[in-house]
Amino acid sequence: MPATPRHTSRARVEAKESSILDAAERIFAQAGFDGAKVSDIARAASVAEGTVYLYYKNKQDLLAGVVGRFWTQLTQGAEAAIESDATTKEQLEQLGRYHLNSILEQFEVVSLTYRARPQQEQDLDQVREYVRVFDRIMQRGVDRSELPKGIPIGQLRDVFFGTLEFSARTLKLRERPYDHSVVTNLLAIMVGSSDAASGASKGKEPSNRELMNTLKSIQKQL
Amino acid sequence: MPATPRHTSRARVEAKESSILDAAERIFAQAGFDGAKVSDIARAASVAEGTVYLYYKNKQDLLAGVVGRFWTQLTQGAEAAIESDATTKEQLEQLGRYHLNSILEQFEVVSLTYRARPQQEQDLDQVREYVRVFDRIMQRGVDRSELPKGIPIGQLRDVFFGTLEFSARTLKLRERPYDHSVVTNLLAIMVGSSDAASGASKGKEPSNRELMNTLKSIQKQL
DNA sequence: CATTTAAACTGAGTTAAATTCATTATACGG
DNA sequence: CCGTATAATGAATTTAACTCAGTTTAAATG
Repeated sequence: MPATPRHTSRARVEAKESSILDAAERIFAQAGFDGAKVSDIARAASVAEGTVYLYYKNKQDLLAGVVGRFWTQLTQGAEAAIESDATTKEQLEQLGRYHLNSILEQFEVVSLTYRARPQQEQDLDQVREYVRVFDRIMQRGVDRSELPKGIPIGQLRDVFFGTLEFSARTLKLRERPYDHSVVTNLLAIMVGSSDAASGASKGKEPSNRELMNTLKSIQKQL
Repeated sequence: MPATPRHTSRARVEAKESSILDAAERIFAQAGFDGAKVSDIARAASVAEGTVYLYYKNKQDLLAGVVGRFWTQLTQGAEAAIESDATTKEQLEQLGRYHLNSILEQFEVVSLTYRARPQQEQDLDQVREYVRVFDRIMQRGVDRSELPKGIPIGQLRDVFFGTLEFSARTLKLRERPYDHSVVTNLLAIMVGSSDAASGASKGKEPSNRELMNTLKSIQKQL
């Protein structure tokens, strides 16, 4: 990176950096990380090959730039997609819809995330930042007593994002478009029976399993 | 691969192939795909560099070999881990425990899967084979009426494996060991309220959400 | 403006590692 | 044992990431 640009305006430098990122994203998405040549990216960005290395230490670092920007933008989009006065479940549905839609639309960039991560010990902070959107919704839900006190937010986060990511892969594999039932069903099991997940408390009260069986029998009678 | 070994015994050839795979798995797991040099792998397998290319078209293909073998072995292990006379929920718990344990123990190899997949259009069949273990358990559950007829097995498969994989990452990140509550909680929301996931049927009957709310109020009264 | 000077850029050259292939070794059928 | 097909070798080739000495650009100065 141009360490401390004193003479040139920061705007100019950032414009160039972003144009390199644009080109890199395009080429990476198209050809994959290994298939993309730095020389191609340079040409697509209308700079010399060496210039790329002024902005990014190496090809991996360039990928990290592309992927980091993507997740930062995703965070912004997610925050915009959530109505601040909605119920917790509504907010989760909004986030779920937004998330599934986004990763389907930009599937290649999401896949690139896995090429960027195992790099140098440190994960992508931008991804961690992104998942906090979920945490905030859940925490608010607890604060507003829409969710039980001991609900394991961390585990449910893995349910939420894990399910949506695997569902996205399945949809892509079968060449299907966005399917809202994925989100609906996910929320049904996650929040509809949120207590089910707080399995920490065992023994004392009737288990959730038992209650579920009760519920099942009620359902069957209908 | 040695096209059609007519003179040499197949056993000898397969022994060498497997010794190359062993070496490759070791080096890949240690250094990652990019960090691993084919020359290192060849040395670790006590063969010349060129020999590797008699068995595998290129480095990617070698990785596919390593990863493919891993998932094949995982399938065998999973089938062994499941008691054929257990209930569906018990079987799912057995598979969940086995799966989470395995991917935690061999986390590096699992990660390598993502480097192998987006290769040449075709996914790893061995992975697809593996997930069928889940499908069979679920289908049997439906056949035995332990699960409702219209239960969306495909979607629940993504819930199951997506959640477990993301949970494994979280545990690794925090340097935590296997945590059975992950499996317990997952099953609680998946099977404990399995009907919840069959969201296909909407409108006609009282929604699962409503039933869950009923359940919640019952719980609160306790 | 002309001049200075430091940042920004360039692309030919260097380097490292994957892949190839001419050559050599091995093992088996006759 | 010999001839031959298969297997193995590793030096040579190729490719693409990365470097760096030299060039261009543009801001500050007088």
